[in-house]
Amino acid sequence: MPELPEVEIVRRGLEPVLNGNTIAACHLFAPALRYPFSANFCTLLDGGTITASRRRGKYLLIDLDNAYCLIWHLGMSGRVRIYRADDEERHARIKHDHVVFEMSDGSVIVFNDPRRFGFMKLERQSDLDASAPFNKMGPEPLGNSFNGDALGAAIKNKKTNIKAALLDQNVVAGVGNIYACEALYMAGIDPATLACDLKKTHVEALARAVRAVLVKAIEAGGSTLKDYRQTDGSLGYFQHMFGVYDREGKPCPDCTCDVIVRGGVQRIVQNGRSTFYCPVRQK
DNA sequence: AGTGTCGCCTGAATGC
DNA sequence: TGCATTCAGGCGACAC
Repeated sequence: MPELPEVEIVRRGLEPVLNGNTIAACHLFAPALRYPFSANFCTLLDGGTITASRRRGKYLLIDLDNAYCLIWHLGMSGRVRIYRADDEERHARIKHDHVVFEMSDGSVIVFNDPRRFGFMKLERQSDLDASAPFNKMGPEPLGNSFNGDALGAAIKNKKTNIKAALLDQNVVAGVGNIYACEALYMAGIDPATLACDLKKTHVEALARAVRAVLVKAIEAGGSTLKDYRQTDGSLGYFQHMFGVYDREGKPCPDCTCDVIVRGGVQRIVQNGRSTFYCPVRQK
């Protein structure tokens, strides 16, 4: 799923049915997703009014007026559907619908997650910043505190490759496999370079590229490979703008070489994850 | 402490 | 056609 841009698009879709609205009824159709639901999960949500909805990294955070925050992660395959109050389909459940929120205005929010790698848990708002995973999480890449200096400080002692370092949520929040590949391509950096060995100019270019690729992906409605959808069911479009991701053997956008001879975009495995890159433009 | 590997789960794509 | 295998956006437990 969902990396930062996809979660942000979902957050924007949820905003109009959340803010100021009340959860009239919470329904669970599975005892657990990634983790078991706590025994008082629905009790704490039923009747709760939403006071704020935010995103931190790949997490949705929904504050309630009872001092709790719903921490919601979409995992790899999580989808959110929103039915409006006047939509007659809104009570039709489909396979892998695990959580349903009936809202006081008649709208319905459904969490569908075939692989069940997603989760929901409740935490006191006052404990949120001090608790995992937020207590060690890196800066928001689209926020003011993320720049070349911040990225440089976070990776200067890292002895792993820069691709794996970008996937570390404690370095920068919200970057996953797709956008790590794309940002490295955009910055012209070999993904195998050790993070601690990156030159300052490369670190600065990478910070700019991370920000730029995420902004572009949000503008395009995210990337739909298999599972991801916007909350109204529509697809993302950023997958059509990939430079390297899932493009093994194809030319990269800036390609000037003979793909037959050079082989085009390469796929390698780093730390158990696929990395796509252009050996000509990323050195 | 930091880093790398594995498993969680289902479904789609691929290979035989 | 059908069955087995492989792989997928993430995360955390674990071993080293």
